[in-house]
Amino acid sequence: MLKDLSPDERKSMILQRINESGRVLANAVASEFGVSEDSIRRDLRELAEQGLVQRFHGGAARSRSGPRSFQQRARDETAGKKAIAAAAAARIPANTTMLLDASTTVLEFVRALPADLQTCIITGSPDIASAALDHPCCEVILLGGSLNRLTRSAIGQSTLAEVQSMRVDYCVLGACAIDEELMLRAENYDDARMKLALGQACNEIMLLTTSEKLVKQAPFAIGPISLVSTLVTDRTADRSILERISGAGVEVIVADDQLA
Amino acid sequence: MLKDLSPDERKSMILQRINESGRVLANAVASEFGVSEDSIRRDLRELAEQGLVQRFHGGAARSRSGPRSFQQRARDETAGKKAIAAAAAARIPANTTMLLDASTTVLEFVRALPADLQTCIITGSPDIASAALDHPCCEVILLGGSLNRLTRSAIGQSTLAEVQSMRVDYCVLGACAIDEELMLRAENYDDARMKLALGQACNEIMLLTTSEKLVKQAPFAIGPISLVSTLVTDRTADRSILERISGAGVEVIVADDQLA
DNA sequence: CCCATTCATGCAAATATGCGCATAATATAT
DNA sequence: ATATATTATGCGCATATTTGCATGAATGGG
Repeated sequence: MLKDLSPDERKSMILQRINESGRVLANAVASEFGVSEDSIRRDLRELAEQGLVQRFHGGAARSRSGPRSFQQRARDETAGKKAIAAAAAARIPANTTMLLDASTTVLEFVRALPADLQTCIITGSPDIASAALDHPCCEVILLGGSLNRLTRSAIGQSTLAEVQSMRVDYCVLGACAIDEELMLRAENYDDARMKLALGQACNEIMLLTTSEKLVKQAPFAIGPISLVSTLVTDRTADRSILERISGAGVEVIVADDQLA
Repeated sequence: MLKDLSPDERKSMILQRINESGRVLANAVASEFGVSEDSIRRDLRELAEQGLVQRFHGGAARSRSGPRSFQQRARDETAGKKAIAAAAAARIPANTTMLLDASTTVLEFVRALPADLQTCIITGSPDIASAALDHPCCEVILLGGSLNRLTRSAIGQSTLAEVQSMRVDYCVLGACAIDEELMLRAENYDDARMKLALGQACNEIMLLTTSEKLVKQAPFAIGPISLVSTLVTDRTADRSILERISGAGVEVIVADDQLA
């Protein structure tokens, strides 16, 4: 029997055990650490709230395939994202060519495109390309290059050059932060460069962003919000910031997640 | 008999079985998991309520509703594919650069790569690229170009040119038919061109193919089987054809799906 | 048309869980 | 160092979940 560990140490040991052997039983762990099952249950509850394990009656198991795959994470918090995606998808006319940024909101956007809409999608994200291929009428063009693990998309120098040689109708950006001075920002240098290149290669930029990104700082500037033609966000967004953005000449669309 | 699984684990295992083999019988599953048929029926009822399976008298089958996405289809009939994939993955040394063809067997191959294996994967398939990104130590390079709906990968002229400028260690091909004269063949002209280019860009070709493809006709020739260094297939393959292939100087590996 | 399975529902037993609360342990402030 | 605030723990009890069995209805084959 192991003894006198701090709650956090105990929790991380439990997590380690779950990740190693796949699953643990609450009563076994309780007797092993010399604490009551209640404490173990509390630990498991907290681990489950952080999405690190999956509870079941009697214990807990490794949450689906350790660190959840992107496809699974992409299904998180879809209420707001789906509403934004649906509102944006409804505004795309037929026979449009679009450059798509890599983000989970844009992924939802592709899934929300009407099945009979004829479009051409250009993207450096394999996840988005795969989703686009599931649509019957999409032509899909993949941007090549080395994939970045954070954005899960091609954002290197060669990809950038490829994008810079293009000129298309629409560009759909996601995952941008907007700071106090209404400047678009990104978490990653290459990502910022790529988003800027995507924006410059098109006539109209549509920006999809959940409200939590609306006033947020991020290291790398992309450009002023006025680059964007249309901003689509959800209804929990702060009214005053939306008015300032609207004042900068941006069409602002608030998606209603009730209708989703 | 599998033992003492939590209800949720049991349900997801049942769902997996249904998706892989198409259908299950309630009584068989019950005895396999060591629980009463009532519990299995309850599981099937819940899976059916979520639309994940379709029940029939005595068991349940894969739900045919809606067009299943590629990711889902890729999980069909995985018994043989998983075995082939595992056998092939075990033969890849560390720090290898590989060109990967687009096929569901190759997708399983990527999933079967050991988590700690350092590799560089080059592919024109977004599905395979996405799976490779879920591995911690893979560098992934995407081949750009227009995507073909049948192969779900980039196989156009520009992609071809890009591949022809490469020279790497391994190339992993899938979904080739082999005809009576031991000629590799493909269903699609561009696909055949691409497979040939992939093969010419590497030092060793590994071909993964389920036994049903072993003596089969297809319109477009790729080249003689002797191009291939290693063929991995499953144990239902016909012995005589394997001996002929082996006689052509190809290392033949028969994966045992029992061990999978 | 009959019969053997299979299915849904209700029920009871075993077990697991959540919550409140008192107490113990730890951290923080004075 | 002492007092106080914060947190962690264990126990009891009401509740929830899971499971297997019994009963009657439904299904499908011969």
